[in-house]
Amino acid sequence: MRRPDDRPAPGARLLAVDTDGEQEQDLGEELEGDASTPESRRLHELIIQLGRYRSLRDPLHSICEDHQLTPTQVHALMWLGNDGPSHVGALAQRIGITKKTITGVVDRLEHMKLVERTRDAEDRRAVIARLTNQGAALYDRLNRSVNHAMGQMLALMEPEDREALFGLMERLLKRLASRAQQTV
Amino acid sequence: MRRPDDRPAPGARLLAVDTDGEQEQDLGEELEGDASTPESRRLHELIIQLGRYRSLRDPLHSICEDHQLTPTQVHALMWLGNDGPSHVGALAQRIGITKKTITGVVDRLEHMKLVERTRDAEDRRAVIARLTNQGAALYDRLNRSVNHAMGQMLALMEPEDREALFGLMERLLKRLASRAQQTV
DNA sequence: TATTGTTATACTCTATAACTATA
DNA sequence: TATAGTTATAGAGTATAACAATA
Repeated sequence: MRRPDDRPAPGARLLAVDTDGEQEQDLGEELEGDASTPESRRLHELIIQLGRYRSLRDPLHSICEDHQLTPTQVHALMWLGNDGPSHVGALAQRIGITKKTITGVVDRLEHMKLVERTRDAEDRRAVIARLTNQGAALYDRLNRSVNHAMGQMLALMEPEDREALFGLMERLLKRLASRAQQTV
Repeated sequence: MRRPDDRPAPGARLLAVDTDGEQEQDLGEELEGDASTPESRRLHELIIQLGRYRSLRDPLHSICEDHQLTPTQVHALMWLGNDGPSHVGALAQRIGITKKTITGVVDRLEHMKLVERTRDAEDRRAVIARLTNQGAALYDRLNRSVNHAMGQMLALMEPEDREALFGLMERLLKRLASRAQQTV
């Protein structure tokens, strides 16, 4: 069953991966475990409890307010800063919206002089979005705000727990990367 | 400086807490650490890398699609299911939106027959939102979907890492709870 | 024929300001 | 006077469908 247009596949794409290009693969099949286990319910419960603290639920919220930007705009600027100039379609995938939606988002960022569009010389259909100087300066400020927020979260943990968290995330990343490669 | 209406305080409220009532406190002051440290940058970088995997960035996305709901609607239903009948203002705080916004959200959920409004007999100004039978049934299905998503994430970790994650989150919760009490 | 992006349309989310009803 | 919620308005995000240009 072909999925229409660029609509993301529903349901089983929980483990989909955004590769560096525009492709994505569904990796979920071989990993489908039990629907609900004591551990999954425990994690769910912990997330609910932590979600009662606003800052942990949405650390981006105050950053958006401080800089007078929407969450989507911050996402777009952060990914453009991280990845460098990108096809707008790739950018849409990064931030998890459709190609129809990214057009308006980039329109507004362009209007704010934070982003500019150019045609891709190698594929004349494609449009490349890049940060302007002003956009890059804002990206630096956003980055500092995010680092500050990260520091505040880490300040709530014991040093050993911080190390444990880093190790855990790194092993998770390694696992994800190797699984992605297996199927590519 | 009094802040106008119910607008959340900007900036320093990163560590604000939603207590069980409607109050919130700013706990940030005494915790303000260095703006950017090697550890905060490391955490930021890890989050960026993990964010390249769509499922980890937004595990709610496919659940919203499957059930034909918006993220805000799912949040509202989940908190109503978790907390039970709530003042709509309290619900707004839970999901991090203003009182003006919650009205429209509850309007639409009410129109879908998932939520119903009643007046609070003890405070005739207040409006209580509660799940209908249909809403409660949907809440159960959403809960199962979330548990399933949690299980898929946990399946990517070693059993020891899962335990480490639980312990880490529990200590973080305890830390947050005691800090909240200190200043209440 | 398939892909990249845009346009047009409609609905939802969101905040601000002004308002009503109750405390 | 303060608080809980609604209404009105406007801007942004989002998806769907139809379309244009390029491959």
